[in-house]
Order: sequence, then C-alpha cells, then structure tokens
Amino acid sequence: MKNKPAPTRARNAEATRCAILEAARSRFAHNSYDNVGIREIASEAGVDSALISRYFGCKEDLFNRVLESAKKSDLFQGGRDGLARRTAEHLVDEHGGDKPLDDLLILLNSAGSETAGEMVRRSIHERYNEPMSELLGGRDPLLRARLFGSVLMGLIISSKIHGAQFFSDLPRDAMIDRLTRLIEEAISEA
Amino acid sequence: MKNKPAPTRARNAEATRCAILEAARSRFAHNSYDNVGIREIASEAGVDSALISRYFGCKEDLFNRVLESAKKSDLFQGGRDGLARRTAEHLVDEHGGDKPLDDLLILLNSAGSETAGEMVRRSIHERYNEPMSELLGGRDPLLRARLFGSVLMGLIISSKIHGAQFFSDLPRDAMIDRLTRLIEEAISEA
DNA sequence: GACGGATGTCAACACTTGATGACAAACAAC
DNA sequence: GTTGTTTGTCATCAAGTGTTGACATCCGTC
Repeated sequence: MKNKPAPTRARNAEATRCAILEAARSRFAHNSYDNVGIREIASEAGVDSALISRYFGCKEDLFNRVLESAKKSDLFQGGRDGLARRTAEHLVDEHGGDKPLDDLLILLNSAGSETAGEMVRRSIHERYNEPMSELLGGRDPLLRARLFGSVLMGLIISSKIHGAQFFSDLPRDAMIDRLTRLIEEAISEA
Repeated sequence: MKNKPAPTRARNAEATRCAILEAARSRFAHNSYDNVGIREIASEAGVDSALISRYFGCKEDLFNRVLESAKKSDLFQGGRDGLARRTAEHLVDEHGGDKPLDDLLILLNSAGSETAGEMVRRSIHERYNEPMSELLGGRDPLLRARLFGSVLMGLIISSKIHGAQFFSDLPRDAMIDRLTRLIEEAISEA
C-alpha cells in the first residue's frame, strides 16, 4: 500500500490561484458575499482553505479580485440598435446556461451586504451604468442607463425567485417581444 | 442612591412582544435574514435577547411572524385603473418615508437566503402575485403580475443602490410620468 | 404577609466564521 | 546530496451566531 495515495494536484501556484478564483466566482454568483464561506470556496476549488488567505489575503480582497476579473458584458457589443432585443434574448435563452449573466448575479447578490456593498456599487457604476450611459447617448443618458439596469435586475431576480420557468410562460418569441418592449420603454428617450 | 436605577420598562409581555416584532420588521427591512442578528433585534427593541427565543421560539419563526404580520399593500386599494401611476407615486414620494415599501424590502432582502428563501417565495406568491394577478385580470394575468413585480423590485433595488437621489434625477412629475409608462408597459395586455 | 406564576437578566453552551502560524512535502539550484 | 524556496496541510485562535437553563425580580391571589 502506498502511503501517499493522493495523485495530489500537481504543485502549481498559478493553477490553484485560478481554481480558487473560478470557484469564488461560481459561489458568489449563487449566494451573497456574507453567505459564501471561505471553506465553501476552497472545497469547490478542491483546495485547502488556508491557501485562499495565502494567495488572496482576506475574503474582501478575493471578492474584489472576482469583480475585477469580470469580462466586459456582451450586451455592449452591437451598439444602441437592437440593444433591447439582444438583452431580452439573453434573458430568455441563456438563463440556465450561466455564462453571461453571472457577473450581474454576483453584483446583485451582494449589493445589500454591509462589507461588500460599497465595492458592488462602485462596480455597477463603472462597469455598467457609465458605459451604458455612453452607449445610449441622447437625453438623460445616466437615468436611462439606470432604468435599464433596474429592469434587468428586476427580471433576473424574478427568474431567480420563480425559477427558470418564469421566462417560459409564453412561447419564446412572444416572450422576447414582450421583454423587448419593456426594456425599450426603459431606455427610450421620449 | 437607589439600587434599582432602572425605571425598568413596565412588565408587560404583550408590549415587549410587540416591540420585538417591530424591531425585527425594521431590521429585516434593512438587512437580509442572515445578516440580522438576534442580539441586534433585541438591542433595537430594548430587550434582552433571550426574550426573543422565549416569545417567538427560533429566529426562523420570528421571521415568519414578521411576514405574516404584513398589512395588505396599499397598491391594491384603488383597482386596476391608475395602478401604474399610484405605484410610481409611491416610489417617488414615499421613499425616505419608510412605511409602505418596507414589506417589499423585507421580501427582497431575504429572497436569496438559504433558510428564509422558501418563506419569502411563498409570501411573494400569496401576498403579491396572486392578488395582483386577480386585480389585473385579462390575458396572462400571472405573467403580467410577475412583470409588475419585477419592475417594482428592480426600481426598489436601484434606489437602494444609488440612494434616494435616484428618483430625483428628473422633476417629480416628469419622473412619475416616466415610471408610470414603464410600469404600464409591464402590465399591459397588448 | 406569603405563595406562585409571570416577566426579565445573566452566563454559558455548541457551533460557525475568517484568519494565522507551525509543520510537511515537493521542487530547483548548486 | 544538501540547501533553500515554494506549495500544500493541519490545528488552532478569537469573534460572532442562535439557543438554553438557572437565577432574580415583579405582581396578583389567597
């Protein structure tokens, strides 16, 4: 019997750092900052919890790193025209497939946290409202960007509360049309 | 020197029960279920934390009692006509004055909690979506009720994130008009 | 006035959390 | 092969959580 049964992960600091970051992203996309534990993240990453403190300092710093590592949202690709419909399609289709809305979920989950709230608010402003405001242009662009964000967040929360079936109450195309009109109303200049 | 300096609150079980419930309501309207501590509630109520367990059993039961004690929302008074405008006015005016949206904030704050989530979801369905669905009538009433709830929740969250000034970006009447159109779009039958 | 139940106070419990420091194992350099 | 650094593991800490039980105090009833 070998005494070292573990095919222990190859010693690779960069890989474990990455695994931790990815696990943290996944957990924070499902729960709020305060409800995600260091040990939980470590477990999902297949890593000892002490390594998180070693590599990222404190939990707050790790969360910050997760926010910073967010890619630029797909929504901004494609310009003002069709923005509403693109957003509606994202909502209806890719909910289930986690990819593009995860970053928004992370912000949403922890917006109310005492500790993480300030980071979240800043991130929302810098990564969503400001670029969206620029993309929209016209009159009161910041307000319209915020209304866009409001509707988007509301829909995401609802789908989280009611389950994915929320977007299946209507045939796909009818649902997309409906959401498109709603979002368009939020960002309309009229 | 008197040895009992305390004009210790008159011994009144009903009054302290009530104080605890009110303090809990206030705390849960500002933080999520998991982030509100028994001692925090007790402190706000001016009461020893042990009394909470004595009077309400466990924290979960207390939260449930808070949900049950919610009054029927003002939004339902007044029928389908003008519902959108009434809601918009509530948002713009009474944010700051806590009264009517507190119940919604409580649900919103704790919707993502592992322990309280199920209670919250049931409460949203029974106390908001079902009556709203009935009030709206027409085609796909439940979906429209949910869209209404989505927009409302999104706006409340945004105002919590961006501060009260969120609703002051436009003159009051212009803002109310804008929000009215947005909400109307959410509940429209078209 | 004395009893007994109701109300309030205090200290402690078992548990979880984020964080730290001491040690063990792997690897690179010489 | 020895040394030194990096990487991973383990035990533990201090603080905070919800909850409980023992005790103190009030108050109505006999």
